[in-house]
Amino acid sequence: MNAFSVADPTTNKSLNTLDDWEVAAIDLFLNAASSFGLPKSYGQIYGLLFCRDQPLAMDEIMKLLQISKGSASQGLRALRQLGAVSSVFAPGDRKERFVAESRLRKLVGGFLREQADPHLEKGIARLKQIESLVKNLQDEDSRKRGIRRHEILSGWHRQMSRLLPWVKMIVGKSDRLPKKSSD
Amino acid sequence: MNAFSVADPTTNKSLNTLDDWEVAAIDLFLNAASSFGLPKSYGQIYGLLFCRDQPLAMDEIMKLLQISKGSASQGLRALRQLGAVSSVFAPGDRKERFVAESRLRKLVGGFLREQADPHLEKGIARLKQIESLVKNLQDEDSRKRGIRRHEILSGWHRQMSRLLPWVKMIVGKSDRLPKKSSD
DNA sequence: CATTTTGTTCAAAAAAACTTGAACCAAGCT
DNA sequence: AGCTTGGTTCAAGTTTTTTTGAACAAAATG
Repeated sequence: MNAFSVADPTTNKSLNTLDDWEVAAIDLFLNAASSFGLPKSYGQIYGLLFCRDQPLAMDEIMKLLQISKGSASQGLRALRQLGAVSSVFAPGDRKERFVAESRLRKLVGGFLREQADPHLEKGIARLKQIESLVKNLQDEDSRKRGIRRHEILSGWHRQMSRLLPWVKMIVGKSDRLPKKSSD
Repeated sequence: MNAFSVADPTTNKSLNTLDDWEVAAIDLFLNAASSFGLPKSYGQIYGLLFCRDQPLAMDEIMKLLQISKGSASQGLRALRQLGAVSSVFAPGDRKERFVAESRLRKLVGGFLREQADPHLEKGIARLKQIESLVKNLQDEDSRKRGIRRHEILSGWHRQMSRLLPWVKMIVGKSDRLPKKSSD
């Protein structure tokens, strides 16, 4: 139904094309994503949603960014998992539509929760493994050296753990400049 | 000269083989490197040097880690650039030998300087570009939206900039547990 | 100066990461 | 039930990144 919406001149054109500034912003997020170790398409999708006021459906995202169904689906899933997008259902419409989370605090929190915390967890296991291997060393000097290294690594681990809460704190301050009173 | 050192049984065997705990530690660094967006071989090289008290030359690193000349050379260059390893010259020996920096503060500092700071710099340029594109928009509502997004991004940029000094501060505290009085 | 040692460079090979699209599933409609 | 729509999955294809190793350069040796 409604086969004309694409060419209809009365339709908001921003539904079918990207403004230049949007292209630039999307590119910014594309680069940001890869420097955080996330696939570029995640950055593009997030960037597009970030630019828009209205929620977008998957097929609109695919068309605007020229990416495949698979990328869109996987990207949206991952972004939701990170808490970077959330979905809304327009009443009486079966399509799921997406909006970007634009509070830095939330974005950072999600990233730390999904990426940093698991690494720290794995780190604990690895440290234990190293510790037990070191304990079994026969040679006195080698064992001393191994113990020393294990101590250093444990210290690093502790420091990184202490750092993360501070990151959340500091980034939380004065998020999303006040204006047009909201949350 | 000295063609025997490799096979000499009186030589410290750790010059030719890796202990189990060292293998585990190297693997830890391999994983850490890739989660920081650095090639795995950089992590291996750093990890090996981190484990050792004595400086190692490039050919020893190649043999112990079974990596190519090219990887070793490039990895060592990059690690030196990051301030993660430094080189020493044994007097009367033409070989360059390498040691790992093991103060977390220095490692983090180097990483931020080489990786984070450049990104923030580029961010400024991108933000300016977006700002100028937004200014030229004709449609009132679109321009408002663009301006709003630019403000949000500027706020994020500012917050990230404020964060980095704190990271250096916090990580600097009580680095390299005291013991055996050093620095 | 020819040779050996040490280390760099870079094009090509290998490996890893990302994207695609067709097959598939589930839910709503007629 | 059969058809259509919205969405997921995953094997295969593409792109990007990393590694390799042979050719090269520089410096010491004899």
